Amino acid sequence: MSEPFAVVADPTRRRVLDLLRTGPRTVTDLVAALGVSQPTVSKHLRVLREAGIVTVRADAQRRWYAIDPTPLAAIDDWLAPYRWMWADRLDALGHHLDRMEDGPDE
Amino acid sequence: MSEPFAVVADPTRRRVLDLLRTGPRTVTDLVAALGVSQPTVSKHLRVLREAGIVTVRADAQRRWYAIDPTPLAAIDDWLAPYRWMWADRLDALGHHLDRMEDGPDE
DNA sequence: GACGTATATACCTGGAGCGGTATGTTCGGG
DNA sequence: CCCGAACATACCGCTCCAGGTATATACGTC
Repeated sequence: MSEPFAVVADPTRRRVLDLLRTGPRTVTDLVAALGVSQPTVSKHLRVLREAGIVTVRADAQRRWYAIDPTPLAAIDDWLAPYRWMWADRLDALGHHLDRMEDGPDE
Repeated sequence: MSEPFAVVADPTRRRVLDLLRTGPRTVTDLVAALGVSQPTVSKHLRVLREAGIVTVRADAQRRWYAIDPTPLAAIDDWLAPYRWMWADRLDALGHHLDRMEDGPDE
């Protein structure tokens, strides 16, 4: 289970997760949606699976992949201390806009 | 300004940002804190700078690096749709614990 | 049991990136 | 004006990784 950061750093894997957000999908389905080769998709799914971000359910030959967002919380946790920083910036912007509304060209 | 995801994927760069969170620092300071070579730190700072995540202020030979967390919002934005997913899981856990408290062995 | 479907794995290749050493550049101090 | 401190850049070597093609494996169907 490698670093969630490195796993999500890849754009294709983010696209996979975005697709899975609407519900479980098979590999063939993902291949069609992504426009890359089937082995490439399988390897990305392997990485996601070993990171614990997706789970598999076997159904005959088909494998239904689904999201388990739990490991993504690690990213969120790391991001947390920074969130209030740009929140403050947005607050400052908001106050600035408030002042603008009070009198843009005073 | 490359992808914030790829920039933050590197552990050393995350350590740099964590160090800068307490306030601006010079390159030499970061080198001592990180335990890697000075050129390596300079290159990481370059990546962070080109991504817009840090800013520099020149002071004679010294360069004071500071955080600009704005680009990190992109990561937060991507993460947003997933956040409620594990929040739901936590809610479910909470409700489960509530039921446990009501009567664990009812 | 032969065949097609669905998926995984093995192997290869090109490119990107991190780390280091060596060197340039800028600036202040004596 | 020379020297050292602070930082950036050039270059190199190594590893990792994403993508592909070829192939193995499992399963349902007929």
